[in-house]
Amino acid sequence: MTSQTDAMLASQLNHLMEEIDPLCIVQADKFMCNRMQGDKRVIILLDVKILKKGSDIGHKLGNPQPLKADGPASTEPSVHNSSAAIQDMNRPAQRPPLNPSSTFTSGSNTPTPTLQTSKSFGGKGAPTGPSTPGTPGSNRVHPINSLTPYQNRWRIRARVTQKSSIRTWSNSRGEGRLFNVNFLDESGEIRATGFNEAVDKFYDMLEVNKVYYVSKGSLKTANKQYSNLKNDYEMSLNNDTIIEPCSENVDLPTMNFDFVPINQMEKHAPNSVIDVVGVVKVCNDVSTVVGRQTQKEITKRDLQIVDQSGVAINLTLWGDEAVKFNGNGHPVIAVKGAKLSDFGGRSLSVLASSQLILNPDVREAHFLRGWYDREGAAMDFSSFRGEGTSGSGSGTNWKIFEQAKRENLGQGDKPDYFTSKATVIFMKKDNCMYKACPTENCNKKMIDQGNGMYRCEKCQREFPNYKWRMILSANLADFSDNQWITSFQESAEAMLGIKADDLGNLRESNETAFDEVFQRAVFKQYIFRLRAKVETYNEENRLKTVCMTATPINYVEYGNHLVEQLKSFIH
DNA sequence: CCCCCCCC
Repeated sequence: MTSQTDAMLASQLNHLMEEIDPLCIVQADKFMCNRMQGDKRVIILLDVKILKKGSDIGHKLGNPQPLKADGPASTEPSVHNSSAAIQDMNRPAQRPPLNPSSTFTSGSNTPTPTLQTSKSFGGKGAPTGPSTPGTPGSNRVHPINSLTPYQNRWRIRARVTQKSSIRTWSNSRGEGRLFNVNFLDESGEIRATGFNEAVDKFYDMLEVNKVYYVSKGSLKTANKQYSNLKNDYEMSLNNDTIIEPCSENVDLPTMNFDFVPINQMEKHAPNSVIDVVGVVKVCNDVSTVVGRQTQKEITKRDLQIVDQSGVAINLTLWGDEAVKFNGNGHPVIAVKGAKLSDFGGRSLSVLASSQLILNPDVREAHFLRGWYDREGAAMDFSSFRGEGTSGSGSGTNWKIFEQAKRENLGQGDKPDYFTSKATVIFMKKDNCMYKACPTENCNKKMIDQGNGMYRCEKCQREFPNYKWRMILSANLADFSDNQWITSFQESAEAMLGIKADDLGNLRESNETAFDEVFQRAVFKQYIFRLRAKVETYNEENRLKTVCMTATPINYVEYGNHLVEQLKSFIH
């Protein structure tokens, strides 16, 4: 007789979703069986081998009946291993060496540590951990990567690798306090958040690098936007949660990185969170900027970091971390949870939630140290947007105009930058230039005093001379749509093929020649770097698209971009 | 239940 029951893939097996088709035959090498309400059982598959595709089988095997609860069903979920795995676990007390290649994964090609070889996770017949009060009937330790929202009878033993400060929030849904910690064991990691009372209960108790037993947290789907921890779930620490320090000496990893090589940064979406390790090639002095929203002054420090991929990327440190940072001697820097942005092609920013470690004791860092001292220091590095090629590098945020509109670029708080290949179809030559204050960096339009003098209200001065500045409205078109843009000095000069001063002189002296400049400039194609942002004029919101640069098309580069796009369609 | 992390 054949039976049937429900099973779920553990989230770390999500990649199998496409391979497992209806009617396919699998071998469950490791699984947990949970009893849900009533007698319903759900198997969570932790390790599965696909033996035969369903498409090759084409029919059900036998006449399966729903599995009935038989015998004294355990209310405890437990991890089951295939016989092979159990034999493995019963070998004389052994523990896998925590070799760097399994503890510190680099990219996705390195195998992650598996559970079978670790005695920490008691399967059937495996040694169990010490009994812990507060977890009635269970002294089992569950691997973090087996946690799901679908069953809450678990207990993990994990190291705190990171703890945030206590933050407060206040919004329309309420206010409160919270903190975050990251837990790590051999199987994986999970982010946990303690709200309000949990802050009082657990904040002081949880210390970075110490090991704890945790049970009865609630699990929910993680928002990947804010963390790159390898877990589809996050934990909330609540009133029922039990956390106890683990007094035994356990050999849990202390760090877990998933480093993205610098030349791979453009494969990751802007605003995602990633781990990076590199050598500090350039350590700039601290500087201050004024926050656009807060109008407050913020201290920052820009680093340029490099790795053996031959690419350099900017990494920005903020506040105290920026002030205290010492970049002497080109240290290796590792950041867990840095924010990737598309500024300058790609750049990185250290967040409050990031973990920043100088000269970490991990394989990649030792490798980088040796590499840099041997050859890296003398190498030339490319950056995401090389000098002079403004906007056509591989990290560019390419959009067609239809797409820029469809994606509502510029509607957010921050401007959106994008790059398009387009044709100039119209330029407004009226009011395209003005007489500006000659003071350096003051481009204020001056008032003609009618007596040969011009007045700048900003500088509160009169001048006999002026400089020509351009503010050019143009309509661009690509195959999908058209777009009005505003182009200032340099980009307008590039589009018109003439310096503003020369054009201004033409306007005053030779109107025909002036008109011809515009006639010649129309229907030319460029790579445009554009900045879209909603701005408010007279209480009216208008989307303004400013042209940052207009660059003649480098057809080799543009062709490569198209090839890359085509490749992405094939996937 | 947060999720702001700043500037070019």
